[in-house]
Amino acid sequence: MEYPFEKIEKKWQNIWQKKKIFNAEDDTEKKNYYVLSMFPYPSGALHMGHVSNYSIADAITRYKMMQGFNVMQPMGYDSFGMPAENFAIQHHSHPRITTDENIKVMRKQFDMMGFGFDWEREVSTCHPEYYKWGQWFFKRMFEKGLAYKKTSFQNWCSECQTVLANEQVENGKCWRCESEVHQKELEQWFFKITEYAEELLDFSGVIDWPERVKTMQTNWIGKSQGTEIWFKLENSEQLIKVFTTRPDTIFGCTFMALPPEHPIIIEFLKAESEDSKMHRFCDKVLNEDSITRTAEDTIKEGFFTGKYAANPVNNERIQIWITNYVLMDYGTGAVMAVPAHDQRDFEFAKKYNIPMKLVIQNKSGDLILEEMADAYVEPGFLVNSGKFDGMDSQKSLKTISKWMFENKMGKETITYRLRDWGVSRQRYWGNPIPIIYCDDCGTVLVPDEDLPIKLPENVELGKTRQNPLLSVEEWVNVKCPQCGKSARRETDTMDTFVDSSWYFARYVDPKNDTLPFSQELAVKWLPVDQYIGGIEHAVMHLMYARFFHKFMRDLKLVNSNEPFARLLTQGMVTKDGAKMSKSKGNVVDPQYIVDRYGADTVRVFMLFASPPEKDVEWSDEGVKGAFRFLNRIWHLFAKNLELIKTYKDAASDDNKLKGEIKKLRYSTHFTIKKTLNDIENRLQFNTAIAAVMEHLNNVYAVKDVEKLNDFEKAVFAESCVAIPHLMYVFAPHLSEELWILIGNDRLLHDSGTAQFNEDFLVKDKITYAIQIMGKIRGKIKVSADATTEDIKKSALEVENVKKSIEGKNIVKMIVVPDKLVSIVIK
RNA sequence: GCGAAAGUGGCGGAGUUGGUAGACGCGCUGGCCUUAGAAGCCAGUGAGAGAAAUCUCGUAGGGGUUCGAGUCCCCUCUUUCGCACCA
Repeated sequence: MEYPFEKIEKKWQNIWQKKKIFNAEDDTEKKNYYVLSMFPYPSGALHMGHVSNYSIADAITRYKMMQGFNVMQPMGYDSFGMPAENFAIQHHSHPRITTDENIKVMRKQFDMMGFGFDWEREVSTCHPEYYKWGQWFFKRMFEKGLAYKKTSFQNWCSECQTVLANEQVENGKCWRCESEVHQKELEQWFFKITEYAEELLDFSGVIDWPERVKTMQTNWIGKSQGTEIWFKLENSEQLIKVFTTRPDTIFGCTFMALPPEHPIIIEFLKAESEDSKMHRFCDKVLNEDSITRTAEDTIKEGFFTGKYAANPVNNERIQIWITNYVLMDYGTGAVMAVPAHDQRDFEFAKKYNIPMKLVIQNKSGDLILEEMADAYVEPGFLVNSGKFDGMDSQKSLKTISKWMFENKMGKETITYRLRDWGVSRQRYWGNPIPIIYCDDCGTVLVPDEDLPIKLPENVELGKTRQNPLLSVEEWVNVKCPQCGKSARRETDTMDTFVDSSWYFARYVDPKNDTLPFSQELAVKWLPVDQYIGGIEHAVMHLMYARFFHKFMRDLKLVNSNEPFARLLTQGMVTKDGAKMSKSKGNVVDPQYIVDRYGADTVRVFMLFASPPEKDVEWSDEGVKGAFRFLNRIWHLFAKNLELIKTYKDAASDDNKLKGEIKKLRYSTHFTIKKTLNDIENRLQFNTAIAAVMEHLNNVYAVKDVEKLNDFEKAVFAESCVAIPHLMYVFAPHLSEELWILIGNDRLLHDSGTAQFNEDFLVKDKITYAIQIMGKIRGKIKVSADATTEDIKKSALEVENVKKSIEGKNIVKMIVVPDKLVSIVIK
């Protein structure tokens, strides 16, 4: 018979809600603990990825509550963004309506799962009470010079008159109208995240983050030490600055590679006719979308401008080329090409017959330029480099940089791959940027008292593909806050990453209407103790949030350096080896599974199927297995309820216990220790659950419970009681029900963690494996107090061991305490 | 292409510091129960050889370090995630 999960789950969800046990207090004697899962985009129904994420977070939440912490686990919705806008267009509705509908459905499903969220702290980024503060932050950024406007190139579809995301560009064509996408220079708002580059490289403020996330962020920031070298344009006083990490190769520079966006190229173009070859080449490169441009397997192409610059170190003439492989955003946007010592330059020079010059010779001195099939990129000693000839190339880096600086040819500099964060979006469903453009006053901030700038509701979406805000005249036309004359609003909205960069802080004070949140509460709760979310956010979201947190610290809103102390990056839910997605048709609906087996079963399956940071492979049979396990627990209690009730508080510490009952007590205490350690120190829930399963098997192995004596019954009762006590964090409804059935009157979250007695874990015999030349040849059981000599002696007495070492000399014997004996023979 | 990670039975996975590979679950096989099935309970289950004791092989592939390697090092292959307007 199946246990009545439906009744039990509803019952406990109601009790938890009524008792408000998940509503965190701001003022309490208890220590605070903040558990946070990445908030979802409200897509309408929970999917398995959510269920997995929140099952992990909920287990941690409940565990910390048992430990006596005042735990806050809030939840909200990342509800702005392109998908909501597209969804509304498709359904001929308004994102405000569809989003609210979706949130209602999700909320119901959160409740059905029994997750312990503090709903009094709920936030939704598309609500004016929330996005007001995003505007407020934008203003503070602007005031500190951290928000600024510059032109940059964007994927542009002229048919739709709109900017396209990279994912909306398919093979260089617009996903909607299939017309060619080209790069258009547009004015965009940026946040100066590069200002914090150095600080973002420092992870000393976090307690426990996966190494790989730190590495990915470090690589993304891409700090590199190098030299800026100043080349003079021929017949001009103009300087072209290049950035290089290899100033040692400066004497080998034979040409210069620039992107078409480079200011000097734009200047060259002005002198050319519109249909000149140079114009056509630039247009072609610019029309490649940014993915193609940055991919390194793109075929390198170039166009010689016919212009030259002078190499400052020896005044040699350097050809100036326009290329498709140099990025305007990195370094100075110009590259000095040294074909003999850089593979990309080498290939390019071969293709276009550009001269090469060998300036680094290898140790044996046998490099011949004409015979080289590849660039020589290794260190060596300098040749053809004037007074630096013969110098070790690596040592020369500093020397040459210094010499160049002294002679006004360049300077040492640090460059980052990290670019400033472009936050402008030409879309409706986002947070309006609080800027007004006035003909007289220029760019003016909207005064704080006018915030929030609410999104106009009466827009027709989908009529044009342009930003719908452009056509809402009554919204766009405003009076200038400074001079009162007619002015226009900024119609760009902010990247939704802005909304998700500070939401964790809003939860501490979600209803504050004078500030984003109070400093007092932020200090109490931040940083988030445990953050849980997908690995796909390893770089962008997590880095933007770190940047925002440091910015909020500089505003004196928070007093910590990092937003998230511990980070757990959970894997995806897959089925048939692929991520669940509608297009693959391998989606399993949590609702269906909960209806059939209950929320506890789904949670247990999710947590048992793999460790949290790895992907979870969905398995219908596996779910049944989890359900079977919970049923076994239920039936154990149903059968022995009276006995457990009677004996649960009786003494079980009789030292004369023997046989299977002694083993059972060992199992109970060992399981408690192992499970708590797996949860607390390793966040490894799959092995924790496995340990409880194993223990349950041990309990089931005890037959004729009624025939046991009182002490033994107490041991048996104890072994049963441990199960709901440990399972509470994974299967809270079932555990809570059993806990109350056996006569406890405090709920489990308030009952402390299970306790174990170290005395019951002492073994009197220890098994040693015997290895000969690394192969297991036998096993011995020795008493726990045996000396190393005793162990060696008994190892050599084993028949099979004797046979293996016959006629050989024992060279060495190694005894690894509590594990094995290794014998080396010759 | 660049950056990051992963690869262990038929399947999901365990193996925490280099120390008995395969815990636990699924599946499969057999038994009990049942008129039968389902459910449940009990047992077996990496491959190969052998009557057995036991032996050989085995953690993507190849090499190395070590008394001992799934674990450490080098190379190769495959898969997954991210690459700045998806969130």
